[in-house]
Amino acid sequence: MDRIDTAILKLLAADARAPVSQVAAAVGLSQSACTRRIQALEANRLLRGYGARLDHRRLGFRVTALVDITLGTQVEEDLAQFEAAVGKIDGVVECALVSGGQDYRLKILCRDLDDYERLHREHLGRLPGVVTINSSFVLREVPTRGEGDALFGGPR
Amino acid sequence: MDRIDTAILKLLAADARAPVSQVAAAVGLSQSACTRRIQALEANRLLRGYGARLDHRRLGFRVTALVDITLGTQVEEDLAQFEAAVGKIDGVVECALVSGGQDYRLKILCRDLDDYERLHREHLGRLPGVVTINSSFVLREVPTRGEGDALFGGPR
DNA sequence: TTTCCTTGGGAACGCCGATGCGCATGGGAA
DNA sequence: TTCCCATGCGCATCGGCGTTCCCAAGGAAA
Repeated sequence: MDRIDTAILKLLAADARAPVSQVAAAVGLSQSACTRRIQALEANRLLRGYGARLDHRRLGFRVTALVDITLGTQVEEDLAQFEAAVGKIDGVVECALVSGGQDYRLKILCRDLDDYERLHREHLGRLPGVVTINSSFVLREVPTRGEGDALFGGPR
Repeated sequence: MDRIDTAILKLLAADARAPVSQVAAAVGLSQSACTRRIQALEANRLLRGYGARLDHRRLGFRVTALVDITLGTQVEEDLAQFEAAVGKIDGVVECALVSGGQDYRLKILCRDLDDYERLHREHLGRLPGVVTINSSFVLREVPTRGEGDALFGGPR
């Protein structure tokens, strides 16, 4: 991991389908050297894959819910059971156990509020060990620096 | 947007660098037809781009902070000012205005707690209009269904 | 029925990415 | 200092992939 690797990751984070030749030119390497770097990054699992950026709203998913869930237990087995159940719910795109009270924070994508109500009733409410569920809805997404900038610094 | 388009988006969401020929075969189309579909999806902005999935931990960013910030104002101009300032902070990868009190929820990536303390002191604390800052730290990320499954349903 | 428009399939062309080889550089040991 | 090995790059090649033509088929409207 040197400056060149970080530059490659930054470029790929911004546009994963950019031609290797273009990335190579941007970082001052030949195509072959750049290809080998990328292969090494993938092998080392620093690069875990590539994904498409979808426009949820245009696809008809206009509701993003941020949900805080507290559990009535702290036993690891109960947490694992909860997590296994959460992992199977369609619409849950993120879930993390966080500090400050034993609770989870989820991000959920839904078509509309009715859809969320259904998901809340059929799935969230039936999760094992849940004590409280607190839902917030995203009113506006604020554009931020990309992941690449966050990790490796923005324009200097 | 029909069943084939959703299938294409789902596949690309899972692996954006999958060969078009492979995607085409999976959805039962020829390469050329599949390419045109993808181009149309990009033109319609349903597909906004492609990004690399980076492993933050392996890259040395072991702290993910989820930060709730409440503002002392609801005037749109103040919100805009706050948002503009937030958008320039390295490390902030997500920021959303949410319902339930006039507050923002951010996701921030840092190398360690010292790094977060610095960011908190130098940037978060100086954001305009801030009344309270509440930080939680991710202890464990729970594997969830991918974005594609969330939007288009998981395995039936 | 005729025409137009949409959408898919086939084939060719050009480009891109992967691999092997040779070479340069740098660090370690004798 | 000298030799050696490891690391990493560049060049060239080859196979494969993606893009883009063109044409055909099906459906809707006039």
